[in-house]
Amino acid sequence: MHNTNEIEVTFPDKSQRSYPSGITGLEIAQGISPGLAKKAMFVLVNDQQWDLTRAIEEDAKVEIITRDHKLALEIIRHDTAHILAEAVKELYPETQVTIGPAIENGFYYDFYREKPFTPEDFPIIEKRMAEIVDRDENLTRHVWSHDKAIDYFESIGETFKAELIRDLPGSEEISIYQQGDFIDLCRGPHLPSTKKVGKSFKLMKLAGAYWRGDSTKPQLQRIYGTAWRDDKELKNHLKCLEEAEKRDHRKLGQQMDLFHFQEEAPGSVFWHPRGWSLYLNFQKFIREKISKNGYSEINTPQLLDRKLWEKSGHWEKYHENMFVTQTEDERVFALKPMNCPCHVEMFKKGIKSYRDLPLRLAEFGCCHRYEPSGALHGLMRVRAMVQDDAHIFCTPEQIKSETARFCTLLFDVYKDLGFHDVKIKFADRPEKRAGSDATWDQAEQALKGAIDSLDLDYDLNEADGAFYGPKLEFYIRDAIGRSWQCGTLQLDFVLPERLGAKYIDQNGDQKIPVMLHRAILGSLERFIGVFLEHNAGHIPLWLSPLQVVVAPITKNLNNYAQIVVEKLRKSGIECDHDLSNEKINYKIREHSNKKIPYIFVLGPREEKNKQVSVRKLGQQSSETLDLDLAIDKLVDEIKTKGKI
RNA sequence: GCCGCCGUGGCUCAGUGGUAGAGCGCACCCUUGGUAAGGGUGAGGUCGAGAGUUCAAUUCUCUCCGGCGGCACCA
Repeated sequence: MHNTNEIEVTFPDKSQRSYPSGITGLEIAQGISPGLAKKAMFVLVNDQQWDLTRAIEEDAKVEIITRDHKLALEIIRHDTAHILAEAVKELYPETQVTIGPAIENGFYYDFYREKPFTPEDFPIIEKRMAEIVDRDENLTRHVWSHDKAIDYFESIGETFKAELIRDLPGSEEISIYQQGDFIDLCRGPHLPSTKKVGKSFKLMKLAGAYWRGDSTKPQLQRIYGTAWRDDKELKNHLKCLEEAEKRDHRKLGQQMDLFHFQEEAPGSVFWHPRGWSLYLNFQKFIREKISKNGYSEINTPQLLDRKLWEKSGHWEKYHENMFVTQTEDERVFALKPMNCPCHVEMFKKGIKSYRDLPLRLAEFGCCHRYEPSGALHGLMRVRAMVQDDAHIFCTPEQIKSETARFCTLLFDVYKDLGFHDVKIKFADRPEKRAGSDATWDQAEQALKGAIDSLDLDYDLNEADGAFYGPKLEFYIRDAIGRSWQCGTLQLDFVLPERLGAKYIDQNGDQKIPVMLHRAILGSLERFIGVFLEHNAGHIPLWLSPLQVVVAPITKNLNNYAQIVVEKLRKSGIECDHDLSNEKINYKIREHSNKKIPYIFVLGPREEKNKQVSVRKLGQQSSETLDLDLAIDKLVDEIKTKGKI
């Protein structure tokens, strides 16, 4: 065994070595190899992140983390945030620092300063940051008492930092990092010196942010940056951003001539012919799915008397988000923000028996919500939208089977649409809620039981349910890794009661039905936005508003083009011809930019042999096929939704 | 809603304290051309709205509207 001045270190490969107590991670690395010491960034000591220079005094599991490790990026970003703060303090000493964490792809730092930063400040700040890196300042860790830390930050006028420390448990020791003259509260760890951080960073954008994310608290200025191991990674990331920008559905919407917005209708879409056709294709697709699944489609009014909204609780809970109108007779109406009250009214029409349940009412109802102006964002967040909405009225016993049924439908729909990565979150009872604990127990169990019986994984989204019931949230992952909540299933015990919905059970007693609010796509507007970005505008043939453009090479082929178009249309294919006075190169470019799935090029050879030259979007080469065969292939692709 | 930035022909953008320019698109003409921009000519803008400063405002200031990036919000 070893004496008290020695400690036993266990490495990831399970090998063990003795070291004098108080040895640092850096020294251990040096002992292994100088190369390792050079690449080392920090150490994991018993799975905790430690500075390389921190003394290890007891037996421990030790792993040296090098620049290649995925955890290293986080440290680089965190350190870069500190370097940003140091640079800002040097350049603008009146600024107060607050917090600056590493985030996905980079970091940010929130500052408090009267004068706003502008993007013109970026080069100046970046230059100073580079200087700080060159200075090779050591980052040293100090441990201060709670009071000392508060006194220090108060004394230098850093009131936000002082407030942070004040909120930390008083018994806890406060770790402080110093680099040059800059001293900051930080949990760490950090790299040993600023030089090790490197200069593969870039300040990206400026934004407002509230102190502690609270809109009643002071507004801070947030500087976002990105930071990487080396310039190659940085460049790569900037390129990815460009790619994502190209996918922006607002840009695609314009390029593809799908929709536009204008000042007079903020947050409401003007759908162009092709965009609307796409929209209707989605609607048709969902309509077919739900009609096969036992839903009845209905339609209910847009504008309803204030009294209904008072009864439903929306007037109280949702008033700020509602568009309200008044007619000359002074009656107050509101545009519906949701369909549910109307669906309950529909349910109430006539006496319902338990035999009528479950009753599934679906509606593509246009809902208006007065969303905060700052929240509007293309199709993703609008003020007028249509959901693939439905409400299922059922008995408590039917919750489980209805949930299972819905999940099956939802996965089926997502699969058809090319979303294969779906995550589920289960949001349980929130603090503020209606209904008894017994009811909640029942509801949560029913939902949980249903997911479990379907053998689905889900995460808990604690206390995030609706006030009337627990909900399932369905997140789809898109082609560039982003996650979107689209589908939802919510249990509601409140609204049917408030609006007086009843059914007669087996014993002839009046009962209040349970209501399931559910949507798969969520809002069609938003889903189309997500879908466009997911596919980078390459809409699958079966959903594409315009499926084929027939492009003859010369005027002499116009007649044949006409024949081809007619044949395509007879087979149910959406197509158009391009008889414009342009060369074929131009036509190809034009329709490729518009993301038309197929271009049929016609020349004298094709005409002679009753063929077409098929060019598929995204492919450089083309294939000459007999016209009938080409049509069969497309029809087949449409029928199978592109899945052979 | 909050912070910062932006708002010029259909689109992308340049520009100026003395009422504007390019490319693409559009119209017409020439060209009839095999897989991502052939050539020429022409039309088209009260420079987001209102107020102020000024002899003079698209340009400077303010207010409003809209957009962008975040924050907050997302029942």
